[in-house]
Amino acid sequence: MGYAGIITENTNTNVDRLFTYKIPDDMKIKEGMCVKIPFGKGNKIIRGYVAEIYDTVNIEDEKLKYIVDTESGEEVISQKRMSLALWMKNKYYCSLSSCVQCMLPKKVNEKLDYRLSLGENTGIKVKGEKQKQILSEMEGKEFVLLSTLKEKYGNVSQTVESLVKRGILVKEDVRKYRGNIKDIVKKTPPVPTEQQREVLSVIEKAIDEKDIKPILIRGVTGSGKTEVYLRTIEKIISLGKQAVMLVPEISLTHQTVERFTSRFGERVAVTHSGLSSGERYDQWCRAKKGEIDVMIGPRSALFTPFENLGAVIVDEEHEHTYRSELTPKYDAGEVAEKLGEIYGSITVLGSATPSVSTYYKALEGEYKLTLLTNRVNNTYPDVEIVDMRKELKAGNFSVFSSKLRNLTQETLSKGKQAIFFLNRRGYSSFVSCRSCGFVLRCDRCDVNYTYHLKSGTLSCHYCGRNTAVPTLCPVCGSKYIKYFGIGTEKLAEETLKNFPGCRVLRMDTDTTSVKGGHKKILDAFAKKEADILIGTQMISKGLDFPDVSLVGIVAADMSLNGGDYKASENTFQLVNQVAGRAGRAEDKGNVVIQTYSPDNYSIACAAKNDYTAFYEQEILFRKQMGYLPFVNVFRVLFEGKDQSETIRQIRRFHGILLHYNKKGKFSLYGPNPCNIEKLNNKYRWQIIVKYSLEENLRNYVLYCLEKYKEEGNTSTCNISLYMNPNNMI
DNA sequence: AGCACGCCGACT
DNA sequence: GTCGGCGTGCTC
Repeated sequence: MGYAGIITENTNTNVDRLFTYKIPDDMKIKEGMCVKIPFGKGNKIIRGYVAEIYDTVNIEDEKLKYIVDTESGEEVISQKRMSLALWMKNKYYCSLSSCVQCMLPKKVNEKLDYRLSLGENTGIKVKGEKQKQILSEMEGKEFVLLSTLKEKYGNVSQTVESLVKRGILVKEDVRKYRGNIKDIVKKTPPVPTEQQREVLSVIEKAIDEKDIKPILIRGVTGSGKTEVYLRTIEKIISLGKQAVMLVPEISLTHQTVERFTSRFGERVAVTHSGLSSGERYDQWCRAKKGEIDVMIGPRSALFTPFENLGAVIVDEEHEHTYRSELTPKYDAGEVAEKLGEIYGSITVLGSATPSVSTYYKALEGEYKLTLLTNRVNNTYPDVEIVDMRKELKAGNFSVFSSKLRNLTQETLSKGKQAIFFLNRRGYSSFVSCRSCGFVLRCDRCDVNYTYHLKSGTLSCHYCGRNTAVPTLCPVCGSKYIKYFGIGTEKLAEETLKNFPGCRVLRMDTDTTSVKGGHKKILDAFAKKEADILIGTQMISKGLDFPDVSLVGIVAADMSLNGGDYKASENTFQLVNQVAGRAGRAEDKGNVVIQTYSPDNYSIACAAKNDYTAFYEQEILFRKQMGYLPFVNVFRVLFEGKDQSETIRQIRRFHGILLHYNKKGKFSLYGPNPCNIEKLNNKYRWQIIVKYSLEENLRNYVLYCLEKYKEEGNTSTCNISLYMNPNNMI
């Protein structure tokens, strides 16, 4: 008799361990198989995944139950992927079940649907009343779903079939329609430039020598990173291996996909959030069967079941979307590196503006650094920084500087287009003096104060300090202390007011929440149905409009004052990217950066397109202030319905943290209320723990958390953990 | 998370 | 006497 160690599906973290089951003699069980098992007192049949198989176990036999059935004869998750799941559980302190689940496509229990459109024989007369009804439904529509007809008229399958038979209607499988890549046009690849060849030789050498040290390509926009990726993948395929190409969802445009399909044809598959679970499942199966060699997609594409993985490429490496905010809270770059260890695959990271931590690793020799410094078509727009303090002094209280106003008018009169970028991230604004530009900040943390709505005070969420909003500027004594906060909506209004008759499109979360809203706005702008596009981050990357000759960054400081240690990095990356939207064709283009802090290095360096200068400044700041890559920040968040109980619980946990930190090795901050103390009727308090080594920091906090759970009632609070969080909302 | 066990107050 | 309240504790 054999035994199996099984991961139970959809169970609580309290039961997040392997459970041993007996394998019936007539059942063939392999590691990685999905099985059905009786669980708990009620012997409820749940799904489980076989992680280990043993010959003997030292548990009393009467305690053990039998596996009742197998889900399919085959393993759904390979041993290598299973080991990845175990690693993820430890690294991202989440349940095994959730790790396994993110590697498997969602169950496909959706019904097949068909899209019906008019066929060639539309002219033919019909007899029956039902058929007439159906045809009248088709009027003026490109297609109608069979399911919609069924909802309206009951089961009309027979009627539809007869119409299809006579060529009046055409029936198409919806899944096939949406999943397929159409019109594959093979193109001759361009000859690589000298620099591209150099980078490629580094990558090829790594592949040949099975050197899995990640390779960072720092390549300015338009320097031809994609061509390097394509040739890397070509090499991988020629070795009989597969590759994963990660892109931020937002840059997953038709053009990107086309470049890959034109090179690799049907051996490429694409995943993105627009696919149905059925389509996802199909692609997962295709990869498992070995029908494809390349998967392009957002971070989840990492879990494509390629068993001969040769490379993972992470484009726009610095993008925050590579970090999952849902359980498991994995980092795609880290997982790619781990896959390299497991499969011997190489990891290639690419960005024009690498994250400071990544670049640090590259300089320290932990990653290999390669550079692409020349643009393929040598243009960079004219960038000008406008000091908005001077505009104020000159009596201009508008959101538009005279420079931006003039250039906009010029652009409009030439029939060209403009983009206005206004970043409004986060919930709370920052507070600054409109006369001298001074931003109120906490001197203990060197982090900007954020305005706390509830108490009406300025608060630093790193150390918890609270102060009143001063009535006069502490630097220049002016009374022009204002909450800085103009959103895209107001900007659109102002634009219409200032440039009468111009056509404005606004693109932000509010205007794109409708399905396909994204594409609609961009298509309209591409068709020149509008003169000015106003938007948030979502217009900062990937867009390529030849007629855009002006980019206005309305308030470059906005992300600078978000109360986040990554503020400078984010600002640099954003400004640099947005500037790259101008002058993509022959026209050189203009960029106007409006700011209250023109001397800030992240803005100045972005304007000059100087990454190195920015990095050198930023790394000093990080070292001085104790942030990544030198110090890791662990956030422990307590959420509870009752305020005093939440505070009581987090204080109890804080006591345990103190107890096991006798030598003061770990720096503790808090407990403090979060930036938004009450959210969804829950009170939120947090403790920040800092330490240089990530693993020790995690072990310390998790150990204390275990002790906390052992010692008392914990059910009143929900606890969340974040290693180096992207935000502290 | 479920689900059962278990030990106290209100009802037939 | 018994029905059911939800506190506690376990799940191979």
